[in-house]
Amino acid sequence: MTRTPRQKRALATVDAIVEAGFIAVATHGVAGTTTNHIAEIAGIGVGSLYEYYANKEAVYAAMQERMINDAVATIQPLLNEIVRLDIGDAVKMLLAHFEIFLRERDGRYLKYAQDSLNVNVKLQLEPLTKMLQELVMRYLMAHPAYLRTPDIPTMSYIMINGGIFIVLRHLSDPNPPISFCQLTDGLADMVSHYAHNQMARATVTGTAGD
Amino acid sequence: MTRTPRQKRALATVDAIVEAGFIAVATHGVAGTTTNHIAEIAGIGVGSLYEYYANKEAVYAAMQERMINDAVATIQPLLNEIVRLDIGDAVKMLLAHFEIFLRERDGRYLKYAQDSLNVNVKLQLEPLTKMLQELVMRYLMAHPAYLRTPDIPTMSYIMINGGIFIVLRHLSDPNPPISFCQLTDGLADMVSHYAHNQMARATVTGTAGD
Amino acid sequence: MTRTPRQKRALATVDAIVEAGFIAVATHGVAGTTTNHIAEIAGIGVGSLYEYYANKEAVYAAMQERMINDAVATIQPLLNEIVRLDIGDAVKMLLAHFEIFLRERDGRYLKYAQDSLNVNVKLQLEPLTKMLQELVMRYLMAHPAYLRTPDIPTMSYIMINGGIFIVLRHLSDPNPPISFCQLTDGLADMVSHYAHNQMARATVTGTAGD
Amino acid sequence: MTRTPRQKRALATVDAIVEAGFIAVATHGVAGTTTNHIAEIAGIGVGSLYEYYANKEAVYAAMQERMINDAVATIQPLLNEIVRLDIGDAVKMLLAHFEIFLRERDGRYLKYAQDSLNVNVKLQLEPLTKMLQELVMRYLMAHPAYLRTPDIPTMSYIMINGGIFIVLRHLSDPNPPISFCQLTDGLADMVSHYAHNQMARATVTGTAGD
DNA sequence: CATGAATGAGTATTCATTCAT
DNA sequence: AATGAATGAATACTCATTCAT
Repeated sequence: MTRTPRQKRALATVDAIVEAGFIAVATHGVAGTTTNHIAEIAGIGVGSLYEYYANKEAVYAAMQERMINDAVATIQPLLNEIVRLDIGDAVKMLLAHFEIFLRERDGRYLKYAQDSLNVNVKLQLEPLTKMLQELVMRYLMAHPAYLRTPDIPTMSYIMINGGIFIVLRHLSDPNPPISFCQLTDGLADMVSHYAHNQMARATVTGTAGD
Repeated sequence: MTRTPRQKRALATVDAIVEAGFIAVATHGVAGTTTNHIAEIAGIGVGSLYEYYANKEAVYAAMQERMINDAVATIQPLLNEIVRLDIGDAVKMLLAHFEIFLRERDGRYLKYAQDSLNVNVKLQLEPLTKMLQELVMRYLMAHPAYLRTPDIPTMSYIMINGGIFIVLRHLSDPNPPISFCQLTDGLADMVSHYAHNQMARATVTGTAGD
Repeated sequence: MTRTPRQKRALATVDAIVEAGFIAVATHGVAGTTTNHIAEIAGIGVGSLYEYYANKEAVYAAMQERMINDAVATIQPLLNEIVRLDIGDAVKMLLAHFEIFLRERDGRYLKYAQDSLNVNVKLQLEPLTKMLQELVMRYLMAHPAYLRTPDIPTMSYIMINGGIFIVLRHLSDPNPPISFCQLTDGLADMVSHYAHNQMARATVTGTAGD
Repeated sequence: MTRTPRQKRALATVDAIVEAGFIAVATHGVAGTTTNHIAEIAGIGVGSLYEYYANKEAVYAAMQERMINDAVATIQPLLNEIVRLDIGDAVKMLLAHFEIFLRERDGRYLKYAQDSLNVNVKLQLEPLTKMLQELVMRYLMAHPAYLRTPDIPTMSYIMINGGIFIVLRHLSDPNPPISFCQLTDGLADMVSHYAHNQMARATVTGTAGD
């Protein structure tokens, strides 16, 4: 009956379950993870797991939420700084911290993200996406010149999604043909050149047109 | 003992199993697909399935191989034409055919790709990757100006992987914020501007610097 | 250790648990009732339930006892009146009050009786049976003519058990082929005719034979 | 996927499961019986049970059907004879064979009937009830004098249901206050006297009225 | 070669009962 | 006394795999 935890002990348990979920998934994969695994790792009985989560799905949902929120919490404090950077450096900084986030605590999130961020994702990336859109907005405010870039929503979509998946793909490749540094530099390059190019063209066009 | 099929009938059965696999996955999803489903759709007994494949994994592996090979077979004939195109149009043509490929035969491959192309995929993308690298090579031969682009391997990696995952992600989003056309145009734009920009810079730098 | 409650509060709790048991069973059925349900309805913690009852069985036993005692308490006051009635009316009155008893307080007892009065019941019908036997005795004292009926114990057994089960069966039939009134009239008829017939025969036989 | 059995082996298994069901229930009671118990007794794996029955409920349903059909098959051949008997003897014969039926093969059906013939029976007594109604009809044809009995449906209901439950109750009482013989004689007596009495009265009334 | 009935280890989930607070 | 969080044995059901026919 999915109890709403009120005591500290209970809250600690709820937390331990989610943590155990990440460890279990990192160990056995999403498909190989059982509620008993999770409970054992959390150091509780299976029954206790069901005191706080209606079913396995609910545990995964909580893990998702935790991961996304944690990602947001990791990136959010950087926004002010990123906004001030040159666009290439902004991309690099973002990706670098995304990598750190995925690798921290023994890659606790990495495996879960790889297994559960299927392309047919039900994953509520919303908070993360929202924050990244906010970043784009703020960046545009700070660098109004880029506002002339055509079809900003599309470019945001490509950059955000492409960025997330390429980084995940790279991190899961045991023997990647390029280094992570090359990857981020490449992405940063591509983005900054595109932006500058567009801006330049927009200026020219704008001048010519007026 | 997984027999190596030599007779036509056996070959037909092997084929039917893989086909049935795609249909089963499209119908029930990867998690919901059982060997009995596959055998039934293939019109054979479960026992027969195990005559040709050691286990379920082997069937999925065969499906993967089939899908990749089919993708290669779909794209390969286009290479001569693509090579001759402007870089933006080349990207658009490639992505357009990739979409067609994923949607053909009632999206036969789409569901499987979405469910199994996890980021931590063991997926043997090799043949596809190889072909796409060949494409890049040939394209560079046909358009030597682009050879000046710095770090071509990285850009290939980004474009190939980013392209595949972004398209899959877009196709699996029931309510995408941008159209597929916007997506391909955006990617093509980004790539072509980057290339031209780099080329221009390389030319300038080369001329000026030396 | 199932404590013997001596304090008012404890007595009230013991009572609340039994009451809650009936409500829980009426709501979820015997199979669907859990000790947590009962405790929650009783407004206490599960732990407290176990302070007063050794286990779930004990709660059900207490419910049984309560129900039987309540049935006795309901019928007992009527005995004086019933004893004075014609035998047919006596049966009707008894059955009518039995129905009322089962339906009262939203059929509080009905569901429990239907679910737990299996035929292989360990149910302590004793007090009820005893009272009904007392009724038969007193009725016979008040109407000595019936004393000539042969095998009174058997007829009591049939009437008492048959009456209880037929009424329960009828009340649990959502679409009974006959009305409750028809049922009681029929039973009353059968009993009274049998009794009169026997009495008459006994008289004749007695007179003629002696 | 609840296979429809076509092979003899399969049919034998289907049968063994139902048989095992009765044994398991006789041993552990309905509540204490598990699908693993049944499978073990049937000498098969649990999985096989689920090849033929969608779930535990389905097994119980099959047992019910089997028991009812068997009861009908036991009584049916006696109808011709019963119809010719005096009403008291008819009742006695019916009850005697009902007892035999419940006791046969080590009381194979008895425990199941006691546990599952809850008063809130979902039990499909239909075929049995139908047959007994047929018996009543045929009996009335053979003994038209009884046709004058008022409210025949009610009396049938009382006799049929009362008979079934009283016999079950008696058989489940480890220490019954009266013998089975006394019970049947008592019931037969009651029924026959009622019938004769009614008939007599009906005749008188009929005569008087005309 | 083909079959499909049989298998049983494995999984999610429940719930009576306990015990630290 | 009272509590309710924790427990874990127990249960229904699934499905990849085998093997007798």
